[in-house]
Amino acid sequence: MSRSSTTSPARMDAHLHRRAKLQNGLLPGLIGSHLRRAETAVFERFQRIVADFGITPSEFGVLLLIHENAGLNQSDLGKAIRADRSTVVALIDRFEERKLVTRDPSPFDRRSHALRLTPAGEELMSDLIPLVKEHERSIASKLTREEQAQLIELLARLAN
Amino acid sequence: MSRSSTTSPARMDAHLHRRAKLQNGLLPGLIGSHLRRAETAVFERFQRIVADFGITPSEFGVLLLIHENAGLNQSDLGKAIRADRSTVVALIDRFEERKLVTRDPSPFDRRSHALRLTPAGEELMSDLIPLVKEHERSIASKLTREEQAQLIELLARLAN
DNA sequence: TATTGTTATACTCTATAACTATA
DNA sequence: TATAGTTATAGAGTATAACAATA
Repeated sequence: MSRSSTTSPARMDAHLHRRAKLQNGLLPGLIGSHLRRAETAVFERFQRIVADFGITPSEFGVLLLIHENAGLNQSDLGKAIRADRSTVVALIDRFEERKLVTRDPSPFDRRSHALRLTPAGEELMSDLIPLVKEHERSIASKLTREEQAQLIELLARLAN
Repeated sequence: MSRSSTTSPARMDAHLHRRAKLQNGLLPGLIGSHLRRAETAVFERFQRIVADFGITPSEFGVLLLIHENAGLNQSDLGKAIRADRSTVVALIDRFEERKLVTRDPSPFDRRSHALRLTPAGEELMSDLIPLVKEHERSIASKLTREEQAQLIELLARLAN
């Protein structure tokens, strides 16, 4: 069992007595780690915006999907967000309680529900969408046009 | 209530009968969305690697933290991963059951437990760390040296 | 007084399996 | 037979509040 040279063979325990900054090991050197930090920073700002309206970022995503695809059914919504049908039931139950979404009978398939935003749901989205766009402008303003294009190209390459 | 031009005032319902691709609205245009896709792709590969060893990416992160900071206590671990003390109790309980981590008495504070990897835990990490490094090399190989530096610089700027 | 770890409890998110009503 | 939605149930993962031991 040969020891890797990065782990300092016989170093003393951390926290000998008081508050030493923790070592993070190999993580900070990884590209994935920089990706994660940037994504977290952007995500947290996004989160703060939607939290003011009482919803989470993933709830925003679902509402946007319903807003853009009025009448879709629960199964297709589940596929879009990669969630099980039973998960969607609970999710829509909560939105229904909050009067943001309705389940209408589908005109095409009597097994299905056509999902739609209520007027309150649409109003929520018409408040949120401009804020999200403003948020994006503020993110993008940290980079020149050229840098934005460069970043997106590099990210696309990582995503394959 | 003026309508934005992107939402097509009186469009027919989606899914009139069969399977239309869903509209994703404004999300695909956002920088955050490109960030997310790249991060997801990198994360999913990482996840597949550690899943072969029966752990999740966040569990890997915790084990790495203990590996790098042998003897740290539960509260400091909690601060590092931004989790409540009671959450750490449950987390370490699970690691203890799996014989990956031990709670030793702290030599400095009789309220505290000094966390350490067991030999099995260390062995797990010495299998995983080279795989993670190899994973990083394979990610990085999609970009030239110059592009890697550029990407990291831009990501750092987004993270502030 | 404040902090460390623990317990009891609860809420969210997620999934599986079995069911019904349709297709 | 297969699919859409539901229910019952269960397992992570998370948090809050109250507590004992210790600082």
